[in-house]
Amino acid sequence: MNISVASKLAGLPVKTVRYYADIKLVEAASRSNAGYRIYNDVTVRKLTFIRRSRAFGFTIEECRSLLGLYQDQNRTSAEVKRIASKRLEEIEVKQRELQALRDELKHLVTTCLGNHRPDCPIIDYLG
Amino acid sequence: MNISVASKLAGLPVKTVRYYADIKLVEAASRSNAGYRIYNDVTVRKLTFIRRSRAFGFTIEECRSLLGLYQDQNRTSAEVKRIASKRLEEIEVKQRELQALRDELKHLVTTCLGNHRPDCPIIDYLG
DNA sequence: ATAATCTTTCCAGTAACTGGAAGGTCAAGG
DNA sequence: CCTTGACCTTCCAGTTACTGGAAAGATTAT
Repeated sequence: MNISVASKLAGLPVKTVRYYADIKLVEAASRSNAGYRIYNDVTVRKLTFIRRSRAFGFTIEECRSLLGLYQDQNRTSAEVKRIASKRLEEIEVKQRELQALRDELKHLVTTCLGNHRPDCPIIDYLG
Repeated sequence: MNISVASKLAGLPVKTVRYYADIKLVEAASRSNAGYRIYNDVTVRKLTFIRRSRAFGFTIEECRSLLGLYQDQNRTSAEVKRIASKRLEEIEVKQRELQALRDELKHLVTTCLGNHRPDCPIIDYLG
């Protein structure tokens, strides 16, 4: 199947699928005589795997590792768990940062009258 | 004062201060005979304002707008509030995304045994 | 045959810096 | 006076993960 069909099945833009081939993350199964990339079930599954991994916020390099483990019959779940736990910790750190940020900004926005006058607690806080 | 002194006072890396000058966000007050950037209280205050704004996650262009309002005696707090509210909404959207992501990933990580065997709910979920 | 819709490669741009190279400047010590 | 080290300058490249677009070839439909 051509790249547009594969990309639809995987749920990724054509450009992205081509990009993943460029960086050797998921290469096409083969090429047609005209040089068109040809995908099959296996490569589409890999692309789908990458899309789901990316949705969790794993970096491309982490996706590369995960995909390697996905295809490795001798993997250990410990290795997978290590990568996932790292990502989980990052998410939780980010959540704490965002929570503090939100509380502060929410307070300022609530306090600001938002009228035609120049007085503003937000500006006061930043300046 | 030289760029290194100003950057310390503002709490920003020298490289970043130079970058802000390049993009005309905060330019040096003047230049020495030798071409060194010279900063003063006013420019340091602007740099500090930008650092605090960036800490809230405002984009450079938003910071540019906020800095403009900061210096505008005829600003309305409504305009400031509009920008801040937009950022607040973005943060809250991001928080909801992260929460959903965390819950799902947490569940998978908790379920994964993390041992020497290949069976893994994380891989199962992604594949 | 021709037009529309693919496909290819390659180049550039995004956001907001950051690192590094090559070279000029300045203050202090010998 | 000279040198050393710590400044400073500009310019170029790299980061992340794509995305847009141009030029040109291939395929499909009418």
